[in-house]
Amino acid sequence: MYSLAEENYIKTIFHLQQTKSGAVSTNAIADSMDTKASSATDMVQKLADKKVLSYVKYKGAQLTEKGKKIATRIVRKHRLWEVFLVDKLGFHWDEVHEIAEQLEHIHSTELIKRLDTFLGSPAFDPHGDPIPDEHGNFIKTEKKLLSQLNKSQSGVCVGVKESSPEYLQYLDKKKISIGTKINVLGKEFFDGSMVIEVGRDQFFVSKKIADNLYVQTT
Amino acid sequence: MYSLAEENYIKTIFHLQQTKSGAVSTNAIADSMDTKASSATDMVQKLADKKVLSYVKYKGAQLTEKGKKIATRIVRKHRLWEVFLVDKLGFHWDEVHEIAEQLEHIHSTELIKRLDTFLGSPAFDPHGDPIPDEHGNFIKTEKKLLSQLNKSQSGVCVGVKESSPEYLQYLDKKKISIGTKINVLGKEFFDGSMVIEVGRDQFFVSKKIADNLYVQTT
DNA sequence: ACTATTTTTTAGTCTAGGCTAAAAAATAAC
DNA sequence: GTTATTTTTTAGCCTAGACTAAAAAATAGT
Repeated sequence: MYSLAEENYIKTIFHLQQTKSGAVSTNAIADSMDTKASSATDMVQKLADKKVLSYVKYKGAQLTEKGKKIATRIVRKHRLWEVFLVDKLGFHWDEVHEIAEQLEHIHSTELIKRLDTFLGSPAFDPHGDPIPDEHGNFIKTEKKLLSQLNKSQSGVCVGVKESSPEYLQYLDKKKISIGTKINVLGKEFFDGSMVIEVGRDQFFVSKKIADNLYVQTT
Repeated sequence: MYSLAEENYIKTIFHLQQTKSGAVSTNAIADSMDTKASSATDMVQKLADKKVLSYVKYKGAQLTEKGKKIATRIVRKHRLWEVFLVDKLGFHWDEVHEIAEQLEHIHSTELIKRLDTFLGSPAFDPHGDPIPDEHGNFIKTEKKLLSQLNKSQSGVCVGVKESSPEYLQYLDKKKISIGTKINVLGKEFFDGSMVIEVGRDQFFVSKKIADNLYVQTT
């Protein structure tokens, strides 16, 4: 059994490994956990003793298979609970992260098995992120900003970068929500603006709009 | 916000106050928490500083109104989660305590509000214990052993004392489960055996049977 | 009422996880 | 290839919460 602090470190390292490949530095860990590098070093050394990760001084840490298994179990719990909060309790998808952050540390394999069944074994969470199965396998998807797509590419909306009420209301008005398919019909290289297709509607979006919408390309 | 340890102390003191009235001793707290009296003393002093309870050296602790409010909120959460685990996830009522013990510490008033609605604002948990409302008010019920009832008294089954598979199977066979109404038709003072009525059936139960069944009298 | 026993508190220590400041290694700059 | 700078680690300290052993208060036995 791992402590709350240990689980949070493992999860953070896992997420950092997903984006930047190779070993992750203690500074990177500390930054993304809002703590100090010295604390991260201590914990990384402790987790290395427990064979959760491999650690080379001054080089960084890398989760072992054991560590990855622990991490995916936490991610699985986090995302299943998010589905519960949104689908069953009616939370909006941008309100659930903090609560899931707590729920992901509840220890009970039976609970997760039953929760998964209760929710219909969902493959994605409300933000469009894939939910690992009980063996830790999950569909690897690429999450980009809409602004990174080019003409005639398409993606499915999976989230927003900065969620102000104004922006969310704009999306609402344009009928864009999680799961909405978006086709890029044209892109202006001068200012990065685009013409996109949503359902049967076609319209213009500024770079600012496109810079704050995450899409998933399969 | 209170730490996990603080919440557990507050909850324990609350439960001890329910049974034995008056101040509760640090030893009683330590016993029921599987810790040492010195640890309990330390924590009680800390909680007294925070005005959660009043504490007189060598005399014991008593929750203040503030403390009681905190305690009932935790109890409310615990019992709502138990209803969730049994009603929605299909756990058996004697498997849920440990999990609820973890879930009761999740912090989010919105979550509890929504969970309550989702469950249909239940008044009792799967063990027959009353669930406090959002203001901390709850129906006070008396939970006794079946063997404590006398002739022509009646109660509703709310739990078992020691739950062996054999005993649970016996109850099953006799169609006794949580919520079943039991009338005591006769009681033999010599050996404590009884004749009881369950539904339309009337039958004999030994003292041993009656000693392990909790009933609630309203 | 005085001693013996039990209960409760205090004093001092330990571990987990943080932190700051200083030292050491790695990297960058000439 | 030295020196300067940045990154990372070490050393030492702090707090929460637990523990043990000793002291102090309360209770019981005569």
